[in-house]
Amino acid sequence: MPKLSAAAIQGRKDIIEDAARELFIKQGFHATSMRDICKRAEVSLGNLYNYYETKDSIFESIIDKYQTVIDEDLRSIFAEIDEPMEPANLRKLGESVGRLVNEHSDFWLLMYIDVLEFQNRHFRKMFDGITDRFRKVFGEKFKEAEKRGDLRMGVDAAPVFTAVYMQFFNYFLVEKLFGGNQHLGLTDDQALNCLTKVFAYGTLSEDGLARFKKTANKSLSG
Amino acid sequence: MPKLSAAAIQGRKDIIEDAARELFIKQGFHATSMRDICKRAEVSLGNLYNYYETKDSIFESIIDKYQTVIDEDLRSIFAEIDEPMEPANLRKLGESVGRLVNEHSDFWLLMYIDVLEFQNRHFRKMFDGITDRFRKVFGEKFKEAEKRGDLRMGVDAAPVFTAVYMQFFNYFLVEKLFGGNQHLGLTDDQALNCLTKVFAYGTLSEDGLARFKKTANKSLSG
DNA sequence: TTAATAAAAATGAACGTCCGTTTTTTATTC
DNA sequence: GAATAAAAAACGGACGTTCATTTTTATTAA
Repeated sequence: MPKLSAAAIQGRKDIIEDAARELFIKQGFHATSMRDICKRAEVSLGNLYNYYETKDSIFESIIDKYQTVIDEDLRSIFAEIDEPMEPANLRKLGESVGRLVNEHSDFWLLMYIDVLEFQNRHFRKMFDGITDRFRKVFGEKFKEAEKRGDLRMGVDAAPVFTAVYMQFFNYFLVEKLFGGNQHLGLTDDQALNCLTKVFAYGTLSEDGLARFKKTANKSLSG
Repeated sequence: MPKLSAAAIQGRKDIIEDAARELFIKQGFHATSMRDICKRAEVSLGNLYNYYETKDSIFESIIDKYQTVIDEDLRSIFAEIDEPMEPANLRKLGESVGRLVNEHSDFWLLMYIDVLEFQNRHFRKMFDGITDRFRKVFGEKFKEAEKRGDLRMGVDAAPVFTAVYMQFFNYFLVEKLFGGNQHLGLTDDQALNCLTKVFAYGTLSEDGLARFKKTANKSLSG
């Protein structure tokens, strides 16, 4: 048998990792055996070790691959936000986060696995210095908004924006993974409106609210 | 040997559950063996089965016991809040939640174990209908605040209060378990101030802000 | 007060199964 | 037949649980 092409090898790994991911998510890392994985991937047990040194390394490979997908998603979410403190954009952020959580809930379960079974070794960087990162992306916009007087006195936009982002994330994670069915007593749409409104009124000055009035009227009704 | 007193039996179970809890939290449920537990509890392997039918039931017993502790803590946290929408009280809520998370971070790890390894079977009720529960506790106060005109027009206090509560929780959980060291770029104190301020300004009307001004000045500075 | 008793508690070896991994064997392609 | 992939078999060890046995001790009888 000649050596498989790199693409072919990656294809085999994809199949294995898809199977493993589904199992890890359904029943956890330690509750999933190599035999479970090989059965679902329709590969022999021994053959798994032609592609991975250990069971741990399958896990690591999965989250490495997933991380790049999530990073790219987040990048494009932030890329389409031109004015970060505008209520309409905050709401759009919320919608995007909701989509991200729902489409990739697997990923966040893997994060919990990592917290529990690997002392959060692989996800450490997820939240560390997140506000600084937002400051890097939107710092100029934050400064402009402050200079224009859009922000209430004493408000630093960066931590507030981070808080909004975290709140959206937490909202959808609780909905998706923790069994809180409409835990705010609202539909997702209404919850997004409610949260956006609170953060907008909590952050923006009279001037800021007026400036964004047109879009605000659209996005904050309800 | 005549039957041990109920207290004596509970004492033995406490020892076993303490050992099991520490291990579950450190390495997860499936990664912890009955032998690990019996060793740490200094009890023989077989004897575990005089107190628990299965390994699963040890887990269940632990979270049942813990749940009552947490419930009591939460009850007393809410009991000392007389005016839920007052900024000073929101901040106090935040401090209390911070204490709860830090003192009982074990409990929240058990929740993640439950999400991963038991499909959240035991913690389902944690967030389900939480807003309604707050409405039961503070409903009268919410109505009064609305009647007084303390709330911005169209603001329903219950979901906002829930959102504040969730945000505080999430903030401290990220800090404690997910390696976000000062992820808002602020100290805990500053973060509490920032979040409280945003939610206060985001929710209260001019009248409401004025009414709470005295306390607000104290709690919202910084 | 003490010794005998009986029931409960504690023990640890053993069971069958499954674990992650390694080694060996077989199949496939050039 | 050399090289590579895939499959199968085998390995030692650990798993949750069971169970025959031993140890413990509150009660009872002396």
